[in-house]
Amino acid sequence: MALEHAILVSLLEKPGSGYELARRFERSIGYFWTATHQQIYRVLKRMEADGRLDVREVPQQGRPDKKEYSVSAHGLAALGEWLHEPIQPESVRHELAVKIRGAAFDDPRALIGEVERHQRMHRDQLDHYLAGERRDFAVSDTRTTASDPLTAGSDTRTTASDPRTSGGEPPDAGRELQHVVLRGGIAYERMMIAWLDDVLATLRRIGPGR
Amino acid sequence: MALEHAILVSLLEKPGSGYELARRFERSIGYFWTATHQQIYRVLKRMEADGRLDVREVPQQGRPDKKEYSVSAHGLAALGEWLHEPIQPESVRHELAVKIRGAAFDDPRALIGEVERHQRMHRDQLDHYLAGERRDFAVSDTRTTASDPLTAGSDTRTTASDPRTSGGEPPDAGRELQHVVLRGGIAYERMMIAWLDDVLATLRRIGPGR
DNA sequence: TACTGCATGTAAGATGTTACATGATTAC
DNA sequence: GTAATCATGTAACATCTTACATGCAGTA
Repeated sequence: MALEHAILVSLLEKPGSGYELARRFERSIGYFWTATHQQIYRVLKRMEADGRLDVREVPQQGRPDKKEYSVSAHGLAALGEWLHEPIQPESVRHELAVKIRGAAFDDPRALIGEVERHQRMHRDQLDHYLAGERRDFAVSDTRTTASDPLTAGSDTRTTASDPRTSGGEPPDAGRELQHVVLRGGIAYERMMIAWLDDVLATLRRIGPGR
Repeated sequence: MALEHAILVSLLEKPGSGYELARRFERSIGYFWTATHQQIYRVLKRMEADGRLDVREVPQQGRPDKKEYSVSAHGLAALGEWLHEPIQPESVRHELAVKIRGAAFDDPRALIGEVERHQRMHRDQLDHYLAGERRDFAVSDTRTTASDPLTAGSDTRTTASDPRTSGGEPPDAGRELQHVVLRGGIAYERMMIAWLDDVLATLRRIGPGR
């Protein structure tokens, strides 16, 4: 169960209420782990009962009171343990790939519109990631991040100076790690856009099917 | 519920028993949709009850009898309908990304071994895909398939002549589609290997954490 | 004799999805 | 007044995971 751990990471980055967490799972951490508010509330309750989280009732004016959750010492220890466990391979769910193979038994051309729609969504997501990268990590705009994923990791990037970092210290580890995860998202979207070009070319090349 | 549809596609490609399907879900179709034998048996039973599948009891000598499932006319129609529905965005589950962000609250260097292990798994998977591509699609071996994912889809590939195709007909749509899905797998593995290089460089660059 | 492969299942529990429910405030 | 945002939840259902269960045949 990694939802627990995703919540721990998010609350360590910044404490917050269930509602706030649900919003973060629509962006940021949600790019790599999805959860609905129902799941989040259920798990928060269990984690509090297990002593992994501390709660603080925050009265608010003009809006309902909220319960602000933060990670307890026990929760931090649990995260540390989890980090040292090997990850078992994730279950793959690539519905579009299944559909593409299924299209052989229908009209393959009927899929073209759907594939184009997906490509647009991936382009939008890529733009969103790139905007976030410019905003939060101040990289120069054109192709700073791995134009070719095969050469990603070369250290020609311009990292913003971290406001939380003082003096000659190395830049904050948390920011660096958030950035490398974001670069993964960017590489993924670029790969998908290119592959969907390939898919479209293939769908257009082959006939109208059986 | 796309497990049903993955099963329909697999049984259309070739009829088989629950056991055989479970084996296919460990390779081939399983690269894009995972399922255990328990799930498969449960869904096969439901699909048979719904009239989407036909069953044939096949007596065997030396091993238990099996139920060979094949797709009924109704099942084929159901697949066709599904193909015309838009896909809603899949829920993302990228545990390694969560761990990488979590590493900021522990010793980031402790993750290096795990990331290296993942990179080895992705390299193995890539080799496996490439071997399958050479075997089933007879592409020449070095970098035929999208050395740079951004240029994937260029039609410089050498496709094997399909034994099922006769005369001047275009190559079989099913094979073409299986190939483009495989190319997607290859592009994905290459992207991951490159990104994990980036992750490793980042983990090594930043300090031993808090 | 023990292990692996073939072949099919049940059962319990965890997790995920969808719908419903409440109630206050602020913006249009 | 209507909708959106903030904030928290329950209930029912679907699905997935893990463990357990059976039994025969072939191989080491």
